[in-house]
Amino acid sequence: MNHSQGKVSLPVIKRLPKYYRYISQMQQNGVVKVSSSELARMMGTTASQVRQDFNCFGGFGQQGIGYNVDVLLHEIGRLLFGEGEKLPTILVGAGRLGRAVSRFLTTDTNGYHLLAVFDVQQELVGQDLDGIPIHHIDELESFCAAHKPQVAVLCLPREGAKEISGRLVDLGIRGFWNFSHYDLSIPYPNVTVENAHLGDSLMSLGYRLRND
Amino acid sequence: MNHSQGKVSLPVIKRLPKYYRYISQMQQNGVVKVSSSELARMMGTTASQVRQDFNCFGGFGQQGIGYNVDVLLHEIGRLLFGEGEKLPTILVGAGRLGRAVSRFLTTDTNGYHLLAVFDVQQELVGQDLDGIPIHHIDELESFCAAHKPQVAVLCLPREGAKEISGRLVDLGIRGFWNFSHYDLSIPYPNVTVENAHLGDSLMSLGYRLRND
DNA sequence: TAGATTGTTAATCGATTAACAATC
DNA sequence: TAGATTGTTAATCGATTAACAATC
Repeated sequence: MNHSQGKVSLPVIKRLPKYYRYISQMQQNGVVKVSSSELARMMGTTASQVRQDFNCFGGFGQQGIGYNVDVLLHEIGRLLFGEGEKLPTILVGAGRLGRAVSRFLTTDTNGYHLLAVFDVQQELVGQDLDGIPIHHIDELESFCAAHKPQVAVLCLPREGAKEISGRLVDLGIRGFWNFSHYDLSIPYPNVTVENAHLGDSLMSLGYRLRND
Repeated sequence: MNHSQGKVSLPVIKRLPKYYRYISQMQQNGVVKVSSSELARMMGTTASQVRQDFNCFGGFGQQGIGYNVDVLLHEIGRLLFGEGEKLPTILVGAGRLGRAVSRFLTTDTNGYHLLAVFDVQQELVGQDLDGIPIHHIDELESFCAAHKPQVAVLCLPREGAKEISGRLVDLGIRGFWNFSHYDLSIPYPNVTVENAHLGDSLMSLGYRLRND
C-alpha cells in the first residue's frame, strides 16, 4: 500500500464505474477471487492497466493471490458512492428527458438523494415524479436556501440552462450533471460538471459509422 | 490541403460535435470569420489543437485569413451527418428512456431516420412515439429483412440487451447507440458501438465531487 | 521451495502543445 | 511590404503497456 491518492487522472476515474459493473456481476455469480488478467480480459484492456488503476487508490489486492471480489466491490463502491451519505440532488426540467433521468437517480444508482424536481410549466407543478414533488422554477431560491442541495441535474434547453446554472452556482450547487446543449465547463471552473450531451454522443457515432 | 484523412483518432472525432455546436451558434449570431485562437478560447482548448484537428480532414481555412464560418459549419456538418443521406435507424425499448431518446433522433439531430420502435410490452404495440409506430419485438426479423435499418438504439435492461444485440448484428445492424448497462464493445469488434451508460456518467460525477 | 500474481518502476506510445515556415 | 494566421513539423506531456522485484 503506497499513495492513498495524489490526484487521480480523469481516464482512471471514468473507468471506475465499468469496473464496478463487472465486479458486481461477478459477485452475483458467486465468484470470490479475480486476477488482474481476468479483469483485463473482461474489460477489454491489459492487466497492467488494471493494476495501475487500482494502485492509484493504494491497491486492493494481495501479491501472489489476486483480488478478493467482495473487497474490490466494497472499495470501488466506496470511491463512487462515499460512506453511505448521499448527495442531496435536484432535477431541473420534467420533460421527457427529465422523467427518464429521474429513474436513474431514484432507482438505478446509489449515492444520490433526489429532493425535488423543478419546471417552468405551471401544469406540472404539484404533480410528482416517482413520488418526488415537482415545484415551479421560481421556488428554486427558497428551496435551496432551506434544503441545501449539492448536485443539480439539468434536463432543459440550452437557453434555460445558461441562466439557471448561474443561479444554481450562486445557490451553492457544487456539481452538475448536464444534459442541455449549453456547455457549462468554461464559465464555472471551480464547480464539477459532467456534460452528458446526448446529441454529441449520437453525432460521433454517425461519423464513425460513415468512416470505419 | 494535405491528407484528406488517414484514420482520425477518437479524441478528435469526439470533439467534432462540440465544434459543430459552437460554430453553429456563431453562424446564428451572424459571425462570418473566425480564427483558431478564437475557437480555442470558446472551446477551452489551444489554437494548436484546433488547427491540428481541422487538418486531420485536410484543413478548412485560409492562411493569413482564418476560417470562414459557413464553410467550417458545412464541412463539419458533412463529416457528422454525411451528404444528406440519413442512416435508417430503429429504437428498441419504449420505456421512459426510449421515449426521451426518440426525441433526439426525430427532432434534435440530423443524419438519422427513425423507422420504427420495438418493445416487449403488448400494450404499447400499435401506439406510436412522435408518429413512429411501436412494433412487438417479435417482428424484429421481418421488419429488418424488409427495411434494412443500419443503426439500432438500445434503451432496454442489461438482460434484454445481450440477446437482442446478437440478433440485431445477425440482421445487419452496423451501429449501436447503447444505453443499456450491458457492455457491447467486446463481443462485436467489427460493429461500431457508442456506449452511453447514464449510470456510469453519474457515478464518475459522484467520485469527482467527493475528491475535488 | 516453486508458482502465481501483485505493486511499482521503466519504456513506449499517442495526444497535446509549441514553434515556425508558408501564404494570404 | 508588414501583419496576421494557417498548415505542418518538432517538442513535450501524459497515459498505457511492459518488465521485474516483492511477496503470498
